[in-house]
Amino acid sequence: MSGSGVRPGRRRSEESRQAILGAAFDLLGEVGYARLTVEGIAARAGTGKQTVYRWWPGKADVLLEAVTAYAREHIPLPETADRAADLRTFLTATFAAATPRTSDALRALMAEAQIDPAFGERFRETLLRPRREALGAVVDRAREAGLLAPHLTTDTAVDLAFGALWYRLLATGRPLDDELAELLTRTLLR
Amino acid sequence: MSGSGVRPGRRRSEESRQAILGAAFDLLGEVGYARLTVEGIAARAGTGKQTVYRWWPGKADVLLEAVTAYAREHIPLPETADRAADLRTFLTATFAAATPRTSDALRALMAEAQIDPAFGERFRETLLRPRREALGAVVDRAREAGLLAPHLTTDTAVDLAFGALWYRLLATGRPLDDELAELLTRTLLR
Amino acid sequence: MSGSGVRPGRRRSEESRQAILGAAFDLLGEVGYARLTVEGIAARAGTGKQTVYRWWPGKADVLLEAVTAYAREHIPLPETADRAADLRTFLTATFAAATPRTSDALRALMAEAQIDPAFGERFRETLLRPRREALGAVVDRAREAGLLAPHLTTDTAVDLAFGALWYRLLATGRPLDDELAELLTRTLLR
Amino acid sequence: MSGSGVRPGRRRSEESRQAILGAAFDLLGEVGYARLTVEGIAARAGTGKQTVYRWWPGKADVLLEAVTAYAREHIPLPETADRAADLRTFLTATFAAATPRTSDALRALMAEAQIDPAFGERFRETLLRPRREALGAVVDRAREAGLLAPHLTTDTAVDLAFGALWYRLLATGRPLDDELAELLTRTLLR
DNA sequence: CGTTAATCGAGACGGTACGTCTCGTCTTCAT
DNA sequence: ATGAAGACGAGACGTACCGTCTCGATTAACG
Repeated sequence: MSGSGVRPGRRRSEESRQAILGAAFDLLGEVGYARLTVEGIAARAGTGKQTVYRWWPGKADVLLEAVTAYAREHIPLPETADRAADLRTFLTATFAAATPRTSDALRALMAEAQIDPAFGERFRETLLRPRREALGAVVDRAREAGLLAPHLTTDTAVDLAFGALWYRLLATGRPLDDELAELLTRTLLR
Repeated sequence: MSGSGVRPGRRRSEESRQAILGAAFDLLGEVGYARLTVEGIAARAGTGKQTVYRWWPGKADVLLEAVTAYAREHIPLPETADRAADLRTFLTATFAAATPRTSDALRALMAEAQIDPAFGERFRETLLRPRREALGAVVDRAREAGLLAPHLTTDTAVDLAFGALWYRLLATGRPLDDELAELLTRTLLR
Repeated sequence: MSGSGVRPGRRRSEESRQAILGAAFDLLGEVGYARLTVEGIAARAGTGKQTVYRWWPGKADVLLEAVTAYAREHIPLPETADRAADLRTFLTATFAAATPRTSDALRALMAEAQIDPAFGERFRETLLRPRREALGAVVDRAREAGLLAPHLTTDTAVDLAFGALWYRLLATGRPLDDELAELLTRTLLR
Repeated sequence: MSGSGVRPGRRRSEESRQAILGAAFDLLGEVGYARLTVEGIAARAGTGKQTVYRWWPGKADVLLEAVTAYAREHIPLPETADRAADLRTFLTATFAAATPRTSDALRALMAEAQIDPAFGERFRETLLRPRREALGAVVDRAREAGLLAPHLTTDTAVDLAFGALWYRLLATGRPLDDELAELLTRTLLR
């Protein structure tokens, strides 16, 4: 009821929040994740370190927030009559979101997730799981139309698609292009 | 050519080398990669820090040496008449090598490769590329027998297989079991 | 002269003032001056930090106000016919005021006066000078009666008495007892 | 026996030690004790912070070492046939050691001793007690010659002398000159 | 009786220094 | 020359307080 969520005290500064997210993303591009520091982020953002630590556990979570916001905005969930095309469209949009800058961030986040298990949990819940569920929905609609390769479960199909995505991102540097999207579509649906 | 390669002074201690590789591997399991330090490794191995730095650039390279030795020993390259079975066998053996302990090491190495580009280069050359070539050889033999799915290149087939492997290792924790090996075999060959 | 000092708006809360003085004094005893913080005082007093900073420059001035009030109340200025006894009485009363708790506060204030010159000025004006003047008056009355040791000026006599007081307080911890009062009286008057 | 105290490893850098002592003393004069920081000392000395913390608990102990070395060198213990003159000489030399720069350090040390009880203990043992013992020896020799005022114990005489010294240093700023030395001599000996 | 102004508790803000940790290097004595 | 030991310069960590700045809520004098 009235005033239940109203707390006393100064409000969180949206300006600082944006400045920190932007500074983290910019610095990642400039110096790389290894030399990205909370001190550097705060200095670039023109805030105190405590303002970073008050709202995020560390530099990885700042990047995570920046990236998830980007993903939410730029990757639509297609839903047309052509369910095969939907899958191709989804993968193409996903790959297109992996610009050089966001790729750097994604690689850093996946790395940090391996190193800090607690962050790993947040990373999976905040970024990986929503993406899996989105692709899973597209795959399920394909299955309902009888288009999915018969020996594949939804989860395994998703593993194959995101596996290829992340493996190229992390290990080989081969491009995430329309050719890969087309190939995955054919492999999963056939 | 006098004394070709023979230098004066104390020889490198094989004992220390083994102690350092073992200490790194043990400590990784005990405290995790984030709290694994060169100082800790040296202390556990009963050596000085300098002895680690003299032979390896850092903690990641110590682990890399430990893991590559393991991989070389435990994953044979099958070559029988049944080329479909060869692929399944290779994948099964590869997955079997990912024990909990080696999985921890692999995840740490892939993480470090993202964070330190120079190490990333060594990691790809030392561990990833030989594995890709091994699998590529098996896939090529399958293609020669007309078994490979027609829209797949060798590289892409390898991407799909190792993509699924690494994605489960890094992101979902789903098992690297015979079911996955079977499923990949069917997906790639059909 | 319209309204001279009368202003609109909420009045200063006497309740908060007392709570802050009390909290500062209590916390000094509990955690010591080093870990006495304005935040802690405000929290203990149940006020906001700003309410402290609105009325005092810092934690030292809060303690100073608490101590000066105490000194004003508890150390009378004796004025009898026996001017030697007056000196002894003044010193005894002064020493008696140095309870363990007020001693802690006095030591902290003298320390802060060394570290923060601006506070030092306030400390000398507010607490030290009035005390010097009170003792100086007693000494002067003794001099008029021809009781003061001939080579002593009033200021120097005061230096000797308060010097002994503060030195024991700050440096040795030896007691401020009647024996010291008696001895100082004899030394100064002879 | 042999080599019992010989340890392996790099020796402590005497150069760094001197640089740190000097930097602390210089910075105290330049910015005052409140704005003297361990970080600043290390930066000025051209060392890492850890090199300060490895050998001293904090900035106060660095100053303490600088000051005690100074006192040991500059205040001789006079021992002539004229025991009254010896006392006057000792006090004069003591006062002369209180240059503006060392006075700043002494006031800071006495302040810190009030604020940090553990440092207070070290301060008393390292600086105050040796000084008390030195003056006590001079006073004792005067007493043996029947020169000491009869109602004074050695300890109390020392309290009076050092009390006047510290009180002027900390509270009034009145000079530590030959006049005070003469006056104290007369007061104590009579 | 509403307007205006000052204070209140609360708490976020930009800063700064803390004391710790680890890095990779350098120096020492012993092998 | 290499080994273990350990001090060194460097610099980021995450925390604690500083003193300032909003907030919405009270509380008084004034119009």
